Amino acid sequence: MKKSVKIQDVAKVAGVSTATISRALSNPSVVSKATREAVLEAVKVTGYRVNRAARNLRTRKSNTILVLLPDIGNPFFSQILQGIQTVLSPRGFSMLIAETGQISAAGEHLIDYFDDGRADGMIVFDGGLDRDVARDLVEAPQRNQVVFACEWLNNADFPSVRSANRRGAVEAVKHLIELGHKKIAHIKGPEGNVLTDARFESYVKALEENDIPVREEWIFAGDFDLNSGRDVARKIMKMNEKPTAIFCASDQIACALISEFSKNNVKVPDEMAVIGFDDIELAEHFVPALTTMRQDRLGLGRQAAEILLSRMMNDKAISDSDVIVMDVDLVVRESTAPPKN
Amino acid sequence: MKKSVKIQDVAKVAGVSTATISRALSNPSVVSKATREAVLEAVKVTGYRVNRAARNLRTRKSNTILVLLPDIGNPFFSQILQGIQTVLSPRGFSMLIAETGQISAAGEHLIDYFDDGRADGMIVFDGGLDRDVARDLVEAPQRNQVVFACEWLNNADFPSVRSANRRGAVEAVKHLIELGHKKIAHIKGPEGNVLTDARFESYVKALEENDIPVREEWIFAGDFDLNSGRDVARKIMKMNEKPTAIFCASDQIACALISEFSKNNVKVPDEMAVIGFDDIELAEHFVPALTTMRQDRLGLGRQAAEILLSRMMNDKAISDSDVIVMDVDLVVRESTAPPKN
DNA sequence: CTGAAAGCGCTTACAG
DNA sequence: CTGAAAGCGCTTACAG
Repeated sequence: MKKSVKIQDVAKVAGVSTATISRALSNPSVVSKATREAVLEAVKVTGYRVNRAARNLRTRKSNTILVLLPDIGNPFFSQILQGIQTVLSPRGFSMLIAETGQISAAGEHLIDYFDDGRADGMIVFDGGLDRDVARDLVEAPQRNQVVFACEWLNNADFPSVRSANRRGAVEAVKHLIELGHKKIAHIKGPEGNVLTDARFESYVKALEENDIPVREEWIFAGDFDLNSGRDVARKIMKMNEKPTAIFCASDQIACALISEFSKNNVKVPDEMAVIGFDDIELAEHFVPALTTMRQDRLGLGRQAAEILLSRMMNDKAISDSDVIVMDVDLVVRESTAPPKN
Repeated sequence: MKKSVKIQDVAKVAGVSTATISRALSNPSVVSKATREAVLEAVKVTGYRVNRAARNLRTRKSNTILVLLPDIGNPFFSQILQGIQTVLSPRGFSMLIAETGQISAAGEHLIDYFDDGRADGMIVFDGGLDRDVARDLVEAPQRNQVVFACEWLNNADFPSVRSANRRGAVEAVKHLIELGHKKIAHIKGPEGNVLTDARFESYVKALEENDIPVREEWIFAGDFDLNSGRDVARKIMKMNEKPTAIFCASDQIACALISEFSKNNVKVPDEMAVIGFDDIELAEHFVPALTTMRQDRLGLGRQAAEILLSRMMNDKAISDSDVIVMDVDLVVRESTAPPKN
């Protein structure tokens, strides 16, 4: 077993200096063809691999991107991560994953990842970031190496990639209106979340634009998770005057809502039309198949990584912060239908 | 803005040597109380953070664990990752995520992560690892820093954490038998997968133990994904002699299967009982709620991380490789019932 | 309990 | 196009 080959060993085999080995590996065009080939051969023979810690120390780079998630356990992020990895991996960057809660639990701050050289850049999926965790990030010299995705920070203009939440929510509600619904409820996402607000406000807007009064009792506090769907279903079933359609802030809410309705023999879509948001993998296979607004999660991850990398390369100025809004598509399936008077 | 504080700066402020700073930080008990406090104060004042690359280079450790997934986009892994992170984070380890396909696409090998110092240990979730990607891993000096999880390698006894796939599959089939079913089909996972084999063999075993003949035509090739469920549903509906119950190798298969049945008015569970495997989040909220074998994904991730870390600390011998089998629970919900007539 | 000094394995001006 | 040499920022025997 070869024991930790170092650049010295390769230099000896190739008969050149370590400087040349280094150049041949990281900037091949700068050495002669003959040398390059000799070096590559020596690398192969010895099984040499550049020691990352040494390189990182010397270059002051980590070639690592931190991906900060509000909740690693949420399957919503799986495809997003894949999109990110798709971009990062071929460019030689590694993906480090962390959870907001764990950073604050450890008494750390996001900026520490820059300060101690663990990451060169970060993609943040948490717009509800603890003030303390985000401390100093806005004024930091590395603020150009930060991109928000899905969610965003309200009082700081970091570049960000997000879905067309407002247009999507308006379209979702309009879809219900066009089917003939006038009694349309909304189940919100978690309190204080930027997506919750964007989608809720758009729900209100869509109703108002169509001269449909907004009724407080049909606006339900929620969460993006499954449980809130079930809970709201129970509340609705107890109401005297029920809505005929429901716009849910997420597919998970919608699925759990429908599930509870089904258990209690409330027919979806006939007695109650339901539309979600996200188009999670299972939406298509749910019973009934879920009508929803599709978010391109793979593309979102890819875009976020792309924009981060390009910012890191170009070292763009702070001012021109990009906001990329990803298209969103209405996918009509089985969970929506006209109201049955 | 403080520009990259280094240990020298802290030493100056605290009025001690850099050696003492280093000790006070990584081995506090070895310095006097007074010094320790002075150092901590100086650290706070300066905002010092240990440069990871320098520390890693010096200690020849990365404090990073590679998590290798066959497919990052598969939501099945979300909670597992969370379980891993739960253990890693408080112990100061970072989690690096990679995908098997991307490693081989880059012409890399797993062992490279050790050789170039990117990782101190790894948790591998892919038992179908490319021979080339896994090359040299079995004989490597670092083989003690490798743990397999969920899946495992057949010809190498790495420590591994897995669910009780065989017992679980037997129980799942027995559940159907106890309900009175005799015509029981099986939809397999992907060809060549160790879980596929374990669950399939147990299906056969359970049938044989109960003197129920195994019928080739009711054994379907599949995949753990949604599509195979839909495809098999179509095949079954065309059969003259249909099974009355189906054991699916995954919940995703089961959901898509039921979905397709529902669309075609085949009633689950009355005309067709369906049991899955995994207990994904949505199983409970599916319509009908899915009967399944629950895998403790959070616990699995936690265990894998735990056992890896303890091996790394104790530097256990190669021979005593652990296999931890995690309990699995039958969760009876709405998708299974006795056969009608 | 503490300090001076070596060295981890690279990369990169600098000089030729 | 190539080499000699400095230095990235730590940690850790060694000595006291």
